[in-house]
Amino acid sequence: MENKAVKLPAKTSRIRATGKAASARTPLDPVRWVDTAIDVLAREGVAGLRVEVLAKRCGVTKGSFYWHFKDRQALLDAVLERWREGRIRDIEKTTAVQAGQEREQLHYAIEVYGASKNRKGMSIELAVRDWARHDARAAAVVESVDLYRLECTRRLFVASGMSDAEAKSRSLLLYACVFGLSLMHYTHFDDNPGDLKQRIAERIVAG
Amino acid sequence: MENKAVKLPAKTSRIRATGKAASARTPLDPVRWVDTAIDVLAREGVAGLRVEVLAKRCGVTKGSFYWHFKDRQALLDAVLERWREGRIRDIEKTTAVQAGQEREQLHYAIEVYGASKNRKGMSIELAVRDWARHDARAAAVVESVDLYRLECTRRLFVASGMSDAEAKSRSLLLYACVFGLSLMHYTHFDDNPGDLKQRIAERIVAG
DNA sequence: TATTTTCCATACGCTACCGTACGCTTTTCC
DNA sequence: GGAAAAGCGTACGGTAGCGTATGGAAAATA
Repeated sequence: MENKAVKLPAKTSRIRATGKAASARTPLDPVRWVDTAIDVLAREGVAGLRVEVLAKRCGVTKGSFYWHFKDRQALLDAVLERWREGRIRDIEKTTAVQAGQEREQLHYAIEVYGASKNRKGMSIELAVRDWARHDARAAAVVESVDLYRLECTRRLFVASGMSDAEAKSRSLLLYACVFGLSLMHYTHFDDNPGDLKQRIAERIVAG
Repeated sequence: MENKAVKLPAKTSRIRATGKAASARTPLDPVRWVDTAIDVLAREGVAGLRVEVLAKRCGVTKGSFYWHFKDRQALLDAVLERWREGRIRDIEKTTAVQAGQEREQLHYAIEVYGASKNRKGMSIELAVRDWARHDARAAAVVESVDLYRLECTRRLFVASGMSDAEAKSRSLLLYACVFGLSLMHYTHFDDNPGDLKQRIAERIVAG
């Protein structure tokens, strides 16, 4: 009872990053750390990815972090790798289509990104891309993802009847526009942004 | 009496020494600090805008900085304001055109941003936009610049014969694409990026 | 049960920043 | 020429963050 700083023993139950109350003894694994890291990345960018901050967010201290990871860079690498895998899986799912539905699928791909439901995904996207401007590893990952995406949509444009050169151009236009739109602040430019987006999508996809 | 917010030089003697290192006794003014800051901003983003770093880059210590600026935020505000003014002037110059040359001017506007000669300008642009994702002041500046730009190119599209709704859509498409392209890494997607860009510009501008 | 391994807390040293206090040297102005 | 102001250097206290060292409890294993 000689507590001058009132340090409770760390036996109290911990709340894990998943939001669910874990049992009193659920060890953390690297997967959870990366989950939390990506969450922080979406809101604050790479600059917010501090190990002590993440530790607090996981309900532990950095002693735990350095048990699972060699250093901060190891976490960053894991975040990048996880992002890459997720994007590849996502684009494969988004561009899988049976013959004759290519244009509809392209419209869907555009909508998916622009949708406000996918705000977090776009936040991560932009955070990673800004990261890539100052970090070679991130840049390499972004490039590989971009190439894969561009190739997938290129196939859709070709399948919808365009020349290869035109398909490549449209593919690049599509992604440039999707990311560019999320970079801009045009809320007060028009009172019907839905119509604008519709026209833009049409311009990108239409033959 | 301690108004250090912005001190205009009482006398304009030898202020054109921006490129060269200062001679024996050339006092620094806020303008040169902002110059240096924007330079660093282009290469490292807002995160690199540290007062001690800037001081070293100016060849002085931070004692000098805190003479010219109240704090770091004051410098950031000055950087934002300078950027806004520059962009407004720039877009006014870029979209000034005599009747009949609107489409050519739009093509020119697209080229100007995409050109590799303007790498620094685009670096600043992206840095400010990423800054705006986490800072309300930067976001407000970006929004005002965006609205101004969108309005200027909208007029060009209207003057070239489009409906108002279509002009707005094209205007948004133009800038989204310009910024989006600079976010992407497509060097290995095609061996003739010039052709791709040409097709994209045509798609944006053509009737 | 005894021992090892897993997982985490705590404490420490170090660096990079921010902002302030204060003093020194030029310049400016009377 | 002397006083005041401008312009800058130096030193200091404070915070945040990285990585290390070490100990200790719980779980796994023998």
